[in-house]
Amino acid sequence: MPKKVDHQQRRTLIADALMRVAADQGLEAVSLRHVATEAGVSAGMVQHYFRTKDEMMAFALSVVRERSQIRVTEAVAGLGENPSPRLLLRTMIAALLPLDEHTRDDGRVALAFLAYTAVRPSAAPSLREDTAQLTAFIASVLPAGRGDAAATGLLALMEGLGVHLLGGQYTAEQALAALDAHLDLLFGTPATT
Amino acid sequence: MPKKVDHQQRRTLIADALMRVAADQGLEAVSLRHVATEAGVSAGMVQHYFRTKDEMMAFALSVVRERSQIRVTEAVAGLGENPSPRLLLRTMIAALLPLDEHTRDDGRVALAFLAYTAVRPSAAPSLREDTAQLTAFIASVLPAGRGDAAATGLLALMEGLGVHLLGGQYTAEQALAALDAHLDLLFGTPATT
DNA sequence: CAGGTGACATTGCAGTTGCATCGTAAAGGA
DNA sequence: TCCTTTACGATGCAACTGCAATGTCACCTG
Repeated sequence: MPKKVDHQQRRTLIADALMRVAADQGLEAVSLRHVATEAGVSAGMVQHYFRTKDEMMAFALSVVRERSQIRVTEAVAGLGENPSPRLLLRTMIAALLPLDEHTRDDGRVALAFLAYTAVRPSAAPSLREDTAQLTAFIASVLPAGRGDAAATGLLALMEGLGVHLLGGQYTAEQALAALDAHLDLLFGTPATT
Repeated sequence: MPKKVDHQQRRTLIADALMRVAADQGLEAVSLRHVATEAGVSAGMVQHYFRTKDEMMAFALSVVRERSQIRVTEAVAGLGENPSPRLLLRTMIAALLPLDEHTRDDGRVALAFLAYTAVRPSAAPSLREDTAQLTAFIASVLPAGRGDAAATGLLALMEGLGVHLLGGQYTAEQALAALDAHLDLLFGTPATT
């Protein structure tokens, strides 16, 4: 076994560069050479770690999913012992929304991948799984009596808020206000944060 | 003035081809020659009607917006004289959701353009205007007392449902159920359709 | 019946794309 | 010490890209 290199690290290094490119030029600007330049490595190296472009894309997508997973976990972990369901949901959803300049980049990449998988459905199953998982969790936290439809709706609301935030249609405050208003409806409570 | 040709018609002919390509191969597959082939015309003709690719894209986007505008108008017109606010909203939103195989194509194109304008913000203002218009209308129809946040939320819910429908995460029935559940919350009524 | 103008079609060009190939250098086990 | 295996870098290639340039008709006006 010659030369030990951390493959995983190299791959995420490249994936990070890919995401930077995608964030401010779109997925269609993602090319082997472009990503290589952004990563500060040679194009040959990119090819070494990803035999094909699709493989690189798939890996980058998995990184995106993983990152948002982590973001949720951390945000929820910061809440301490058993918080109220409402606060839990709010925190979770807010963590997934592109509210500041930094998470906006991630959001743009996610949106690009969304459009990407809508056409190249090879990666769609994994996204479906994520959604199903989230839906199930939300449904379990929601007040009893609300059906799955409420969870579905809440998740859709989140997605839509995210999209509109990225489009610049809503400000962060508007999005959060809409989220809180929706939670008001779901919980009946007139908001005690 | 030689040869009179309906410019608008030719341009929409080309835009239709573009949308067909975008619907099943993504916007990144849209090229002059590809669109031309799909439209069954020469690449030169495409160039004749659109001096640049961006011009073509912009026009196609305007067509998409216009089409969905029309779809809403028609759906609402089919409701007869002053329908209940709730039914009005439901009809409007359902008309914008990619519920069947045909509207799914349009949805895919719209999603692609969404990601496109998130990066190339030249066309973003027009989308923003559409959203503002819709929000204002929804707010005016919603029961008094509900703030703008409710309208914002409803619109976001719609967008999110659309995205998830395209991703195959939700079925048409689930999406409509979520929509109805949300309307239940907004109107207080336990649904009398 | 000129001839100018608009409606195309063809061709060419420089740049970029994904990918295969080849070369090489270094590391570690034998 | 050799020598296989890994880790790259460089180069090449066919396909494609947007766009400019040029050509060729048909039409309408004078």
